[in-house]
Amino acid sequence: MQLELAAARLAELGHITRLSIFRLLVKAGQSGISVGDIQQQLDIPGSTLSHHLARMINVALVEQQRDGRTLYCRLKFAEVEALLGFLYEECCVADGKPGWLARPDNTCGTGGC
Amino acid sequence: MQLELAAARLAELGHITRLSIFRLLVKAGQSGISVGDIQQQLDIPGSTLSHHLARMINVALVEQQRDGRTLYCRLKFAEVEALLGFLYEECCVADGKPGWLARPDNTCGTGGC
DNA sequence: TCGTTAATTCTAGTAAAATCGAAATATAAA
DNA sequence: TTTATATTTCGATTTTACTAGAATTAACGA
Repeated sequence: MQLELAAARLAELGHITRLSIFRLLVKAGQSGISVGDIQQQLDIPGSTLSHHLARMINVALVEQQRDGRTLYCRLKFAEVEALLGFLYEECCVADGKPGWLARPDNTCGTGGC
Repeated sequence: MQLELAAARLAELGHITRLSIFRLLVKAGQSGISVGDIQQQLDIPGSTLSHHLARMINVALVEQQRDGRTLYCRLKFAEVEALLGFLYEECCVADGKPGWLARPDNTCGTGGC
């Protein structure tokens, strides 16, 4: 992933409301969660929520799918993983040995990077 | 980590200049890199660089240590790891089986979460 | 002490983001 | 076709962030 895209995505996650949305979407998994459900759980005005969702969609972290009157939001998990992967780049020294930034489960250097 | 802190840290990483600084700091490891070296590599005005470093220090992603006239910057790796760990929270379903957000090396569900 | 290097703080102008009420759109149900 | 529900778009206001020149602080060497 290029730097600009990674920065744009991190900036979107770097807001309390949007990070809360992110967590709800992680929990919801592939089936997603409706805009209304998110609104109810976060207790914010619809227009504000729409604004934040639009931003997350704009950087391809989220996608929506309509079912009747209800819009379901789903996290684009592959894109999230690509973003997290970007942060671990350069974490290992040149010869493949673990560097200073360990992956969550300490498998850095075992072939993962 | 609490939501507010995670959001604040992600917001700081969500800027091209600061994400570039982050990458230099990951590469530099524990020994760190001087402000001057960062400035030279990014080719930006000193006051702008200072501003961005101050923000990263403010959310405890970076620390500085003076050696004579030179200030060395080091990433607070443990804090970075805590932040990344936060993003994986809720990624696994209740019984410990892998969820929809896989850790970079696909070890989700093997005890890591 | 004086000059030099390294980096920060101050200040101000510009740009971007956040918020949310009101109006508009889309879909379904009565 | 009218009404209700779900969600977005518009518009206006307020807040926050970015940028960089100029002045300042810190440390060293002559």
